[in-house]
Amino acid sequence: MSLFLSTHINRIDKKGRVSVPAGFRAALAGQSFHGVVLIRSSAHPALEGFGWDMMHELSNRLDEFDIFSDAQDDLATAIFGEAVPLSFDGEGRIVLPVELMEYAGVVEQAAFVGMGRKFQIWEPAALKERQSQARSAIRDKGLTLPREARG
Amino acid sequence: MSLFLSTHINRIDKKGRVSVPAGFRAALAGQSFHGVVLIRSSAHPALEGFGWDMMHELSNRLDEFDIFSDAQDDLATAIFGEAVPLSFDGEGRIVLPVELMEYAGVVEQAAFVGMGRKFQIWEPAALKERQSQARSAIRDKGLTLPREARG
DNA sequence: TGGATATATATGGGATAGCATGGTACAGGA
DNA sequence: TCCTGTACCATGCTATCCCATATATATCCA
Repeated sequence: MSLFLSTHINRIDKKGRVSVPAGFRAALAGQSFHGVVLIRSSAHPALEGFGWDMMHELSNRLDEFDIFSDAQDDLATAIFGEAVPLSFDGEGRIVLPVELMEYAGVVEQAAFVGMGRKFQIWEPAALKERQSQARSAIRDKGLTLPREARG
Repeated sequence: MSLFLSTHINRIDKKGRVSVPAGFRAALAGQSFHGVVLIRSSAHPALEGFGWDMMHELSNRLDEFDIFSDAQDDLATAIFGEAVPLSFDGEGRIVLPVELMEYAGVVEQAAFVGMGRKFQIWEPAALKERQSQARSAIRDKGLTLPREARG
């Protein structure tokens, strides 16, 4: 499989380590970098996560901009400057940096939410609230999925 | 891995030495020149940094301009004329020349900001401001990374 | 079908190596 | 000879590796 699916809640030990769900690790198998990349979510008190190949893709897109241009600079600062690569240990765990833990408000448990090509990490209680919020947004606005994304 | 990612703040000792983050050094591994190239940022009180091979790419991009044109001349002067190659010592440190330290306003700490294929060096407090500025620029201008890479 | 065994996942703790940092010795140039 | 810059050596801390254990799931055999 190569998509991040479903939600897993794992414990954070006193070293800040947390197991990445086995299914997520399977989705990342075969990548050059054995780990994940995390970045603060701009919209939520949560962390966005994906594999190294995604960073490569973002880098390629960034190369389309003129080097030293304002747009290139803004995007690179906000995206690459804030992205944190975290490699797996032998047991498939990562160590969450304290700044990221504080940003997401996680303390002793982290909820991994599969979102297809990416995933998010939430404080479990905050996630519950977010989920009901998302459900009602879909209902109220009548949101649906478009036919297919190009590319 | 071969991309500069995330932000590291390192101390500058009284000799002007500062450790290049281990992850950045890893991104530079395998290059012929064992060190980095720094130039003054034209847009910010900061320094632009990259590996030696990037100089070749800059050279190629510069070839897009008419040689002997004013633009080519200006850019070549600013980029190649001002570029400072700094080699690593045995511990992966570089010595920042005082002119560059003054230009970036760094004194006892330097923030290394990963930006994909290049990085920047900032005075930590100035960087914080720059980061929030970049975030709001992205929000206000609706900047995104284009989905499809144009050849 | 049910129980027992094997495999994989999640979790915990201790040992070790790498990194960031500081200092000293040496060499080359003024 | 002095001074500046470079190479080498030393150290504390932190992160990474490695081993151990519990729980859950899957498999196998009676």
